[in-house]
Amino acid sequence: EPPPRTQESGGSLFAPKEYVQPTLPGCTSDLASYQLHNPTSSIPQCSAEDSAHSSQKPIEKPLEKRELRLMKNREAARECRRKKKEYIRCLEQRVVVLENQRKSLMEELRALKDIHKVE
DNA sequence: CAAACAAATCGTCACATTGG
DNA sequence: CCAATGTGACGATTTGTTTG
Repeated sequence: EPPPRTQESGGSLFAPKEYVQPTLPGCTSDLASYQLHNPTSSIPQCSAEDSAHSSQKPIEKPLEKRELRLMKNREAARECRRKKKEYIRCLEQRVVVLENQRKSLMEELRALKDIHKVE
């Protein structure tokens, strides 16, 4: 029997609260905005049986319930990973933007210093 | 080429977080 | 509360890369 796994104690890996400044096009600091744009993307999945005999209700309990949970969790995990990837992509994009910003500010600073020198 | 290794992806579990 | 949902960790599987 495997030892019980413990959850990481800290807050969620993504969307740290502190310091989210420059808004990149298509990238928001808001985690919610990483949501899929079409919420209708929920795949009907294998609904072969529920239309076949929807007359039964309490009978489809123990196994069906578990399968449903597993299916939903599978989907949730996919979505979670997708969001995480997107979040990282945006962070990387932000790095590029900030790096460029830094370069041009350095450039500007250098120019201003030069002006001061000749005076 | 295939075998070996590394990286990416996936499903599941356990726990955390959220919404009713 | 607690049921539903989100997410980190883990192991298994798949996919890509290197090496003899």
